[in-house]
Amino acid sequence: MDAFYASVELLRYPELQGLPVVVGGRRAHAPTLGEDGQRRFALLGDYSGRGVATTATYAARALGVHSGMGLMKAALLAPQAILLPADFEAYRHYSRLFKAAVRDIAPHIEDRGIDEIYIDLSEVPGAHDTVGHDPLGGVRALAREIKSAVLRATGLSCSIGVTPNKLLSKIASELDKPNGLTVLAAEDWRERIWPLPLRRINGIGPKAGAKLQALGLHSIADLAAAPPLLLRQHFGPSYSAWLHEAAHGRDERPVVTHSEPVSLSRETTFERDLHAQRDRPQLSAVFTQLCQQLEGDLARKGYAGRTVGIKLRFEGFRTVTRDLTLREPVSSASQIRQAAGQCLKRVDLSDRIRLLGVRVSKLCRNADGAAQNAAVTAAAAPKDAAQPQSLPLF
DNA sequence: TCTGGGGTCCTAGGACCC
DNA sequence: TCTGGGGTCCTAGGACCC
Repeated sequence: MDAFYASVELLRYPELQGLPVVVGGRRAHAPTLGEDGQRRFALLGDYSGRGVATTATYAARALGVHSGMGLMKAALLAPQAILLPADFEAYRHYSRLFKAAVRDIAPHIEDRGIDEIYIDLSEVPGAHDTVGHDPLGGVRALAREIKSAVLRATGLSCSIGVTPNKLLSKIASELDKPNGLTVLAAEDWRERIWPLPLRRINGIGPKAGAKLQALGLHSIADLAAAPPLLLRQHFGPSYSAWLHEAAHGRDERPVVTHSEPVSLSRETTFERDLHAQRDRPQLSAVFTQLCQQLEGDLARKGYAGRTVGIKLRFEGFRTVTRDLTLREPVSSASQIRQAAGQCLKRVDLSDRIRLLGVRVSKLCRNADGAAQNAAVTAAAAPKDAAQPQSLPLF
């Protein structure tokens, strides 16, 4: 989907069409209705805090604002841009709508988060048709049909890349954004893909990108021509082999239509760094709240988990995790809080804390977990009673 | 101007077992 | 008395993605 969160906001506030709009930050700057009945929007230039831009409209991108950028930095680049808080409820709604619209045409789809999917067109009727002299006319027509179905269902545009595999399709989908359609045949993808910077490959991030750059490799063509031995010397055996395959456009991964979650987590960044002792009441309250949110998430999705973990980010961005695997899966806030409290004891809390998170993993469906949980709760009860003395910090 | 929140996967060391 | 080989599970950290 094109600039998904921002585009959903434009459906709600059509008067912002064409303006630089940034989505991010917290609730506080939601638009208000003035006495004249006119909506009042917050300006990016007035923002202060630790938020990042989750999405920017193309007008805002033209000013240099990109997703992931700190809002304080974005405010310097585009002070007059409109700032809207993220409304995930709304985005999930439109996500369901667009996926349902695609599924009606091509049922074989893989979820890649809220605004992205892979579609296997190979078994969709008409996919292999030749139209006129275009051997890819069939898939081209299908892609157009999908785009218009998505537009009808949501009022939103998307960009599609059609190629022989997921790796190439992901790159191709971004070649003609927004509202793009790029179809690449097996014979001629190199022409379009090889000149691109190697960071466009999904799986080459900031670290690997910088390392490859330092080796004098900039484009995907450079990477394709790099001696495998050179790659092996700087990356692990499996990553270097993958780099080589990716640069040659080879990718055998299937479109996976169903997957079970591996972990569920909740975390929060504080507006100011907190100290374990001085800010103990606040930390303790947030800690409990995260566990309660997790309990809700687990219950809604029907899971329990055997491993409970915490994440702390300190001033200076140093991040630490601890986890604890239990004999039986847990799902209640009090059980999670108890185990997470054990993890917390293993962390040196002298530095100030920027972020606190709680995670549950080694998930199992709750159907059989539910009965066990009753027993675990009963067994854990005496320990809970002893908790106040054994929890020295928060 | 410091850098959100929710995820997945990989690596590597150590414990423990046969 | 200086030390095999294979397997699984747990833990911590890090890269990467949306």
